[in-house]
Amino acid sequence: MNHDISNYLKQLADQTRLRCLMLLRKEGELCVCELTYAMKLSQPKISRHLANLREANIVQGRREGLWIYYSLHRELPAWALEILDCALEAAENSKPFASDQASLCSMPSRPGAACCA
Amino acid sequence: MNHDISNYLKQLADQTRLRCLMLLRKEGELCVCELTYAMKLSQPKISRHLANLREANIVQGRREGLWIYYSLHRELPAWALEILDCALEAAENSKPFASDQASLCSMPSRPGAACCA
DNA sequence: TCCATATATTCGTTTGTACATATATATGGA
DNA sequence: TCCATATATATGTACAAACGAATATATGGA
Repeated sequence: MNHDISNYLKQLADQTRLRCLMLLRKEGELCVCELTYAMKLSQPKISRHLANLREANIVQGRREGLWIYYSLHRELPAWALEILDCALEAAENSKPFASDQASLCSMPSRPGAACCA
Repeated sequence: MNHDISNYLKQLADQTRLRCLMLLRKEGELCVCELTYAMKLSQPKISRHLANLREANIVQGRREGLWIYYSLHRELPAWALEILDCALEAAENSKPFASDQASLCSMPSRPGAACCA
């Protein structure tokens, strides 16, 4: 499942995609509307970046009714997860990332009904 | 020393810069001519990318006579080194990176007279 | 002072990619 | 069948960044 480091880093280099991936790493599974709400960005913008991540096999989607739940790809190699964890360590409490998490937690009637930690 | 994850990943997203950084991580210190020789790229191209890395405080240079020796910046945070190590784990034995290392080892009369492991 | 070597920078061009807006598709319920 | 909601894609534009080629700067030695 061709995961090469250069393409992976190119995907992470876009901040919108990095924010998505960091949220997914923490939350496990999120649908597009949750990501949109958390990051306060337009739905097409999120959707397009998710398409990039999907084509790169970094993320996978599963449909459930109207919603499509995204999560990190199950075959992501260990080094890819480690890099994400480094990113979390580096930025979890900083500008856009911390508030994404906070926004998500304050979202009313989330489809998966998951509760933040 | 403002090292933020987004800028860092943007720098790593360029393959030429990633190759430089992986070589520096393994070798400690290298001058521009060694990097140029190892990667078989033009000197201005390498120099330009090193300038980017310098401005991002990812790399530092030290002059010694005609040569400028580059190394990873001494204040690079731990997570930044970890990401580089993940990259090495992911790609050390793959296409461009493995041959960079091999080329470097076969370079005649290297200025620092360092010997490969 | 002149030359050779090592490294850095400038310039004009091109390519890649992110963007906003608009529109299309899919699902489930009335 | 029609509608509302969730998600995806198409289109045209704009901006950032990489590039090759040429040139500039710095250092040390003759």
